Amino acid sequence: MKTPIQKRAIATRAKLIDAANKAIAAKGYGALRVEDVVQRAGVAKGTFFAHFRDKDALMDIIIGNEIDRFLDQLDATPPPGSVEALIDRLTPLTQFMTHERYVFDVILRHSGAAASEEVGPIAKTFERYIMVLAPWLATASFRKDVDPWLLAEGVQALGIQCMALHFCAIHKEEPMRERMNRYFSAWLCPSTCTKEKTRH
Amino acid sequence: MKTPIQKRAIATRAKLIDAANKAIAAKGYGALRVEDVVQRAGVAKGTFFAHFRDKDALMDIIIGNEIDRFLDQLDATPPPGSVEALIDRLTPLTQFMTHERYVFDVILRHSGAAASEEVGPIAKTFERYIMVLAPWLATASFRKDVDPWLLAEGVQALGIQCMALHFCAIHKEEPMRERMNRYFSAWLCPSTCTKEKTRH
DNA sequence: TATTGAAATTGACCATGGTCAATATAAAAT
DNA sequence: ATTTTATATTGACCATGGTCAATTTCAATA
Repeated sequence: MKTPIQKRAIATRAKLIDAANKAIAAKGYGALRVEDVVQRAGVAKGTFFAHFRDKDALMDIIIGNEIDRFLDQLDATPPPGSVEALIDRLTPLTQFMTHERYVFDVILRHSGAAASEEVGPIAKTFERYIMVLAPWLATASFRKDVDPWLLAEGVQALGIQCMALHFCAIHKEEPMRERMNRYFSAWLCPSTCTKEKTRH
Repeated sequence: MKTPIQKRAIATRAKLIDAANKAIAAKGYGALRVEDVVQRAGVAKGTFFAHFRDKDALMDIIIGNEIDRFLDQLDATPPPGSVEALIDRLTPLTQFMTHERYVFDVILRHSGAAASEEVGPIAKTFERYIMVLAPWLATASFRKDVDPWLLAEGVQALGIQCMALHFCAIHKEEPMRERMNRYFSAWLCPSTCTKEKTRH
């Protein structure tokens, strides 16, 4: 249901989301089963799919919510004065996004766009992320030759790459923090970074 | 079977991959069904999973193969002298990666790493991609203040972001080519890019 | 060539996401 | 109150990926 009209539908939807959150708290995101959710909520399976297009749509909502909470934190924070400080600010969100492989996959799948044409919750948080970062990056210590929006988009893209490599057997040895530092420094402060062999 | 010893096992594996390729040719990647593959190959379903951990592992192999073909092309090409030329070189691969949403998702899922600890075919092509691009980016027209390897990794990350946005309802209006140009120019030629408002 | 142990294959079976015609409930109209 | 219409819910059913004990085939060896 896109627009629940009756009160009971709203209540059912809330029950389902609540049940899902509890199931996740108990067993993690990847282990979530629709069957478990509907049982906890005390409704039939069909009801679930009357409220959410599919399981992924529920994950989109729940994870999107979670990311929004992190963005609320960031929003209430003064701009970082350095790449290091920027990484510090982003760390909680980064850790959430990588704390479970399944979560990272869901986020990636929804980051660009929802499966359909409409923009889902996670995609919206990616927009919001840009809007939070852009003003930060308009700050003195970062490069001024390109639009802060573009800078923010770059931080997003490079950050995701860092997280992806974090799951990778080949690249696991380098701590994510260092990798982010390399990437972000090169992206945000091109003039000040010195040439150094970074591997091999 | 990681290491098929008997000849028939090798033949069976080949039959399966061949059948899968035919099924894909007929209906596309996203519509591939294991049932269809084993029927075409004339084997039981269990045999499929004796040869591949899961359906995703098969897709990893087949899509990895395809990407490798594009990399072969790139390998036989002289370094691009400009961002525009770079984008031109990458276009066929970019188009393949985005020609089906499902394909892009599979690639993303395997790009960082295989689900397990071992490095899968697609992950290997991402390594190879870096090795092809790095020498290109060591060329005169691109920035020299950072390691070409890092430059290549950045092109990869930013390129993927462009593709992800290509699927996104919000960003669809801007052609991928232009977006890549913005990203790559800022990344590869920081000194020469002029500040310009790029949106809003 | 008969025996035997490992490799390969089989297919019935399971787990889980998702569908839909039928039914029940709420709210509006008479 | 009764009827009517739209909304919400139900649960049997389906589609598809994946498992595994049993069976067959291969090839090495006596």
